[in-house]
Amino acid sequence: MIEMTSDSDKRKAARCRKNSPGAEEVSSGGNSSGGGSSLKKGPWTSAEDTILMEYVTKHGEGNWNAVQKHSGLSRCGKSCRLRWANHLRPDLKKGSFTPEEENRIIELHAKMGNKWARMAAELPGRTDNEIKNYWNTRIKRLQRAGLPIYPASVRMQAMNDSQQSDDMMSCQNGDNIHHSEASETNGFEIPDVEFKNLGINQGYLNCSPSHLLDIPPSSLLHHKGLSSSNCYNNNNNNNYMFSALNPHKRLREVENQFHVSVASTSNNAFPTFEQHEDDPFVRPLWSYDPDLNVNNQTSSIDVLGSHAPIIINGNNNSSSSEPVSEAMKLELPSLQYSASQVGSWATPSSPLPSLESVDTLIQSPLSEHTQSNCPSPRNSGTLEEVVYESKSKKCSKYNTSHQQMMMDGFESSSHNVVRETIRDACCGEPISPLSNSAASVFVEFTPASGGSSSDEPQSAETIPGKFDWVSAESDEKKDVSFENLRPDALLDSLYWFRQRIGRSKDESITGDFGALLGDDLSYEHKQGGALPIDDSNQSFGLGFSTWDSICAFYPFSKND
DNA sequence: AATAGGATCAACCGCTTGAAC
DNA sequence: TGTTCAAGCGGTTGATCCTAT
Repeated sequence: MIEMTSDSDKRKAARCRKNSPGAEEVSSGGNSSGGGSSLKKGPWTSAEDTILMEYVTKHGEGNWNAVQKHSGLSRCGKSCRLRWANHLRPDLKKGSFTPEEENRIIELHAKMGNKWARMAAELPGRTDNEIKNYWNTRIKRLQRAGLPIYPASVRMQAMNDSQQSDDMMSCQNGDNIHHSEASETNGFEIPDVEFKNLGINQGYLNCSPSHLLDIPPSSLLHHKGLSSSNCYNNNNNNNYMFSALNPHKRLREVENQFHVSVASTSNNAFPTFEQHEDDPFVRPLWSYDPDLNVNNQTSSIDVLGSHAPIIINGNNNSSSSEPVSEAMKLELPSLQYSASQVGSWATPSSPLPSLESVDTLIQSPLSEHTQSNCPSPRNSGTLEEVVYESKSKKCSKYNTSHQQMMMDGFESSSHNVVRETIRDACCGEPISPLSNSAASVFVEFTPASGGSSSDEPQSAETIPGKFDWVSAESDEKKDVSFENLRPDALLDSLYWFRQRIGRSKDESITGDFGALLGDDLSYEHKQGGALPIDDSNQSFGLGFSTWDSICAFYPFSKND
């Protein structure tokens, strides 16, 4: 018989009793599923459980559709299988998850995403349904609390794993590479991808496919000049790594960035390769669809070659992206933004979305445009995809704003180089620990030292490492709302920023906060807006609540 | 004590995969 | 090679429980 070892079982039993006027009523007419026969639906009764258990004990698992016939159960085979697998199997562990199991689930989810069955295989006695339910509730809880889905240790581990994967992948060459195998080896769920028809690219990239594969899409596009001379002759080392990111999304990213590159083409926009050298998350993973419309590709090629300032289709489906989207038949992530949302961010008047709004956006349906212009991972929910999605958001925002910039005829070459550099550092950024916030903060900024155009406002300070807050897209500064950043995100962003500028983690953070926040504030102050910096309270313009939250998250004092 | 809202969990649905034919 | 079917999987739903007010 079934041993009621957990509260949930007891509850379930009670529920079953409640729902079943007669415990022996195995086939009630009330709920019936299709197929013409009256198959019972709803909660299982203990009598049904008994029948099923006896049947399975006698005949073994499998052939579930025969259960109904031979046992008299009015349940479809599917239902029987599920009942057995989730509740009646003798090897099932009852009760709630132990802390060890919980940790394991988090770890596995970081690697596998929503592969509940695979996760269940790693957790003896646990079912996919159990794990799925646990995870979903946990996610909800964390989202409500505004906490990261994955603990820092898992994030770091994932990064390390991914780095190792990159190193491994970067050693590969060849024309047709199946990333899936390699990626599977590190436990990341990457769908099969075949790099076919890479030859198509060779013509205009003037790079071998293997080269192509070693090129981060972001760089490729950014420097499209892609004039052969730029095609990684210079520093064309093997620092570029393969991405463990879903190749589908990479294709989209490439596609997307082709557009960007078109818009941002500048004759002297040199690649800033070093930006990627240590970026574990800037790894190209080129997926090429064999059915891709060559003509469309060619048109992209032409565009690239001509440096023609093609404005990427913003609201319509661009011809170059459409075929890709169709051919790939991609699963689109839920976490993308509508064109209007993206567009609105590009406007100086629009502050960056708060995390709360991001949460909201995550729930938002995709616009067609966004789908076609964004790299699109499967929505499997792996840690990397979480990271990726945040990147794609940044890129989307950048792309849109960049398009706007083109339309505005704003194309200062030197500024462009800087902008490209910054974008590389941000858009193709390795995950700042919480990349979504880190780059959302930094992607907007152009180093003052790089700007030479007289019509560009210069920061009072041009010290390397200090950034003014001139947006790349316009001469206006962004209204970056730090108040809307989670404290941990903000701090992660800061550390990321410090790392980018070569600042040791042990050095004082206050100056960097000043760089990050002070200039912004001083700017706003100039605009008659925000508060001046107040070093005395070490808040740097942050709301006290925000700062206090940071301190709660991180074990250093405000006076650090 | 009543109740509203959130949490939990079991079960279902639709889709995909793979084997058999 | 195409079709059919069983099994598996992941997402979603709905019933119940729990808890705060």
